[in-house]
Amino acid sequence: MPTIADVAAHAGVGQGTVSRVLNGSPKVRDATRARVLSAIELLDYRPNPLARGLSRGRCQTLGVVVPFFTHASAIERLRGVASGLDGSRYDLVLFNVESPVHRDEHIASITGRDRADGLLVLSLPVADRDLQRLTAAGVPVVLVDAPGTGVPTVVTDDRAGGRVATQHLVDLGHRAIGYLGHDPSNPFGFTATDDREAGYLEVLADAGLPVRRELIRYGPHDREAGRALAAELLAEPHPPTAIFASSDAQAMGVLAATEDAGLRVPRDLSVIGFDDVELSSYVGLTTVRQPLFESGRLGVELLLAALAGDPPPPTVHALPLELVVRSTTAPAPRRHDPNHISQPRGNAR
Amino acid sequence: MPTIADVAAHAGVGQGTVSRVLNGSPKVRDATRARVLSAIELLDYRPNPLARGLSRGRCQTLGVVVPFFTHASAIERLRGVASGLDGSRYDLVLFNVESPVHRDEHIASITGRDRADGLLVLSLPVADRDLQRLTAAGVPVVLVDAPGTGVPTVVTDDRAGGRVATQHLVDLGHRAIGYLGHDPSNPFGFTATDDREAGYLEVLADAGLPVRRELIRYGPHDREAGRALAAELLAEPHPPTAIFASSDAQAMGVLAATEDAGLRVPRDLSVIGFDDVELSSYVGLTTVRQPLFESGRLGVELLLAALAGDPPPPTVHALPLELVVRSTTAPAPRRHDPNHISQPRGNAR
DNA sequence: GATCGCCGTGGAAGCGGTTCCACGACTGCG
DNA sequence: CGCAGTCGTGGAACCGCTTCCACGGCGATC
Repeated sequence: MPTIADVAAHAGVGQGTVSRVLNGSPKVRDATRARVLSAIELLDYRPNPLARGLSRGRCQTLGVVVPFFTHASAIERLRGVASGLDGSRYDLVLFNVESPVHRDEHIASITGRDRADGLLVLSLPVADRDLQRLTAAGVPVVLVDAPGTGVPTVVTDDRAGGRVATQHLVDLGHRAIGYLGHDPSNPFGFTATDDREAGYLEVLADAGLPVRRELIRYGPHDREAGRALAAELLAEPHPPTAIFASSDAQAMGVLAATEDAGLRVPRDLSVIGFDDVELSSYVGLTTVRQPLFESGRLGVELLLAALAGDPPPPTVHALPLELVVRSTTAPAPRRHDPNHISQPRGNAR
Repeated sequence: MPTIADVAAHAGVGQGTVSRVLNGSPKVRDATRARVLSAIELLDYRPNPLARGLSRGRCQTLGVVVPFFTHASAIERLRGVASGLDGSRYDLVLFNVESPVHRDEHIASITGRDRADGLLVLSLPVADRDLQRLTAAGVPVVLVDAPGTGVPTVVTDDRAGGRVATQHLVDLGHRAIGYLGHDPSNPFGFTATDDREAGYLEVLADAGLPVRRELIRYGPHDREAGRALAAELLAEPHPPTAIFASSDAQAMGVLAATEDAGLRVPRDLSVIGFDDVELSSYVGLTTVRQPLFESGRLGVELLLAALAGDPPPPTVHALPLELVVRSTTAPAPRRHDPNHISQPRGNAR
């Protein structure tokens, strides 16, 4: 591997000059610059990023902390991140989080510009102490889909989203509406779906509907959990006529459970999800769309701006939500007897 | 940020000793080691990875080159990669490839251990010249789902897979079988689906069926392309009764096109895909499963073995394929008149 | 009891860049 | 025509770590 000294020798200049050429300094005579460039060409020289990083005190790398492949939604966000990074000079290093320990380890491992020049955290809350430490160390942080103070944040109004979803069901005449979310005390500290639940509760209250605690269930955001929880709801003595699942992944499970129980969607049960992942359009799921791709992209843009010495204020950027009505929601079945719906469920367990 | 010199001063030792403690050298007296460790603790010292990398000539990072989010299958492989990397000391840097230029740029940018200690390339062929250059520079390379000489490779027998899929359709009595793949001259140089096509052609020949060129179409591996190509096939004067799509993504498009044409799957058209991405199980797509997750994981394991100084021979690891029959394939419709099937297609364009 | 290792350690020389400082040559001004 | 200022440049210090080399002290050996 040729070094800067080799280039300097070949070009007959000092290594300081080669470095200036490399970094586009204007204080190099054109003739000199040409000699250096041709020596670089001749030797097929490339600067060593490690040495450069050590010397400049930064590493041209962006860290992305992401609960990796547990949620399809994370992938969509990552796509946005990758697209926002395209054309920039930064490398992307991925910190995969599959447990709370992971999250803390990764965040603790960043102590300065030697590991990552900036940090983008997806869907995971970061302790204020860590945020302050990183900021003090000159590492800008941007949070996407998670709360945090003092740093730019990209969020959606999950409470409003919860309202929109629930209101849609209420408007269709449903009065027994189940809710599926994750446990508010989950160890990761996800908070988004808590807000969705709050929106759900508000709409129930506004509509004068009772809150039936037995219709609210918690579990992880995956299909199997959704399936199991929905099966429980459907086995209730007075089952819901509609279910709001706070993620599309859980909603997919609701669909499966409905089929298991010999019921038809949307005839016997309306289902609405949250996220609008790619799959949802294939399946025809009614859902609340949140701009996942755009959130990742905006997050990166904010981070790049901070790195470009144009520090964005710690604004909370709220991205819009949109109700996407497809084919899993329909008007509530008419009935005189509140137990009516339980009749066709012959093969439900 | 404290440096190794600070630690040395606090512990009253030389920095060489601190370094030895850091790297677990046995030639440090226990008492000394304890003093150093407590100084490290006290100062909350962490070694600077850049400096360490520069000094040792490697950077504790693995590069993964991946046609990022164009294929859902790439994601599945990446999950395997992430899981295989879990617990290792290596960081994962992602090189996103959305164009052939990208691919070449990224591969060219790796010139030694200063950028990545090893390289994992997914689904993209790498020129022998680059492979040799990287090997010479001490950067081990592992290829997954792509051909290459002189390096460990993880593949599936795509030709056999093409045979299995086609044979399944033949066994069901289909005699007019369409094929969807990508253009063999695609600029990325993907080759996997060419082999699937070869398998398709072999089975046709074995079964004594004619190769009808008009039933073979090429396009990118996404849903929209599959939809458009399938629409063309269905508009043929003698349309196929079954279609083998060489990726699940295209198969999804075939399903959509069938619906567009007012036809029913599998009654009017049997559809089989390839990959078995997560989505396929939801949709009930019959397909040929290839172990995507496992391929990524095995690739990383081979790379880590190479890095651990245990260089694996340049073996080709072939992973098994499996026919997964779901609900999009059925026996071919009986008919005396070969144009029979075209009758119900009133609203096809 | 002197010599020979060996062990544990300190110090310095890299690793390959960036950046600051000093310096010579040239320009422009009085 | 002399002097200050600018421009372009070379060289050295430095970034923070690893590793090699040299050296002092100790126990084993004869």
